[in-house]
Amino acid sequence: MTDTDAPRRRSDVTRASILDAARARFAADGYERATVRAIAQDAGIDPSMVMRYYGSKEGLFAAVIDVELVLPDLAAIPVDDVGAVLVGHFLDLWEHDSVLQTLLRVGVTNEAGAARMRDVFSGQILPLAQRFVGAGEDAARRAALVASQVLGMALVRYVLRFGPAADLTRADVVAWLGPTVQRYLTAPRP
Amino acid sequence: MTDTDAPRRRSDVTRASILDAARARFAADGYERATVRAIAQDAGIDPSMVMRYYGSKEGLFAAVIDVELVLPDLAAIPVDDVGAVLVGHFLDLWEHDSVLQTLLRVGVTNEAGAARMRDVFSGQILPLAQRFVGAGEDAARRAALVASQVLGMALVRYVLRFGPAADLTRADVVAWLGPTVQRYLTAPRP
DNA sequence: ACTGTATGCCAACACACGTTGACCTTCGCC
DNA sequence: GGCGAAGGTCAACGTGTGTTGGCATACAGT
Repeated sequence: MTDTDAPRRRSDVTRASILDAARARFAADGYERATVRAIAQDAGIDPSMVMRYYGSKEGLFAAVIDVELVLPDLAAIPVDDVGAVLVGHFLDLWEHDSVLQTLLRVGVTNEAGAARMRDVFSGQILPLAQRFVGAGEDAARRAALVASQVLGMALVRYVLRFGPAADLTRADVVAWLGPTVQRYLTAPRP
Repeated sequence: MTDTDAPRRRSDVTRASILDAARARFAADGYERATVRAIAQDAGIDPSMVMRYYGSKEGLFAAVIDVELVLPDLAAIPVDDVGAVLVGHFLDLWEHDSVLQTLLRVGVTNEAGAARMRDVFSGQILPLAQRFVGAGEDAARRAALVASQVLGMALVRYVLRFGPAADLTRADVVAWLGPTVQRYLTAPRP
């Protein structure tokens, strides 16, 4: 969605290196502390190039978070495994793609980031919840509960870096959080 | 720990109003966006007073987060109710005290905030987990799991403001999260 | 080969920030 | 009642920020 396959313009490699550097900086430092100058230096070009290609710092940030996050078709998964599989998929996402780290770090102080985060979870988790309880308030509640546990683990593990949370193996996380997510999605309303 | 009971100096009221304004700004905007100038304006004084009384912006922030967060004696609670009671206590804390919001907003991009957050949870949740499984790695893991769920709910409910999470009643949150926390603390290792 | 356009760098702007020091004003005390 | 200190204001400094316009260079089309 962000780029085409074959570079048509000579500058596409520069555009991409800016975007890469921006991804890393926003993910590591958040919106305010990630400066245009630092991003430009990482990309090996002049700060003014950032403005030329992305208009403004805000425009650059918009480009960074404008990516599709697609969870593999969860519709095909056995009902009893949904919790564990979902947790596993999100672990993959956090570890192999910086966009969620970016959204978490930025969304906490930046409304645009928060809004995008809401969109991502509405698009990914809500439909899943609706599979079990149908559309409606109850599905939204369950999706929010799942989001709270998944994002909370990401927070303590990848952002705040609580030692014990960071030390958990992937299997540990799935074994502990899987049942929680499973319950939020499928248990009868308390 | 932060202040005495009776104001001895004439300036104590000013000191306090600066601290109040700082609490609100840091909690709402995070460290970078909360400017000394804005805090001073909220407190109705000159920015230089902030420097006189707290030395620097960093010193002011240190004063803001230097508060004791005491959970009522959880040792006296029936073992089966620990999850629900703990969730309830944390809800109270989040809603009647801004320091946790501050720590969450700041800890995401500021190492001092993250460190303080780790300390708070080590001091509050770790001892609780040790009640059930004794000191050791397993207790730390369980405390981290509890932290992930409690902080995750705070994140989506008070910071990112996901609609469905913010709309949950207090009873809903306790009913859903209570069993999760209970399980993280007391269930046998998976 | 010439020309126009895309690509890039450089220097500078305007602004907001944290911080400082000089200057008033008000209070408490001998 | 004068005097020293505490409380408070004001204007300014230095720095880093996002952003802009002008200028050099490399490329592509004819």
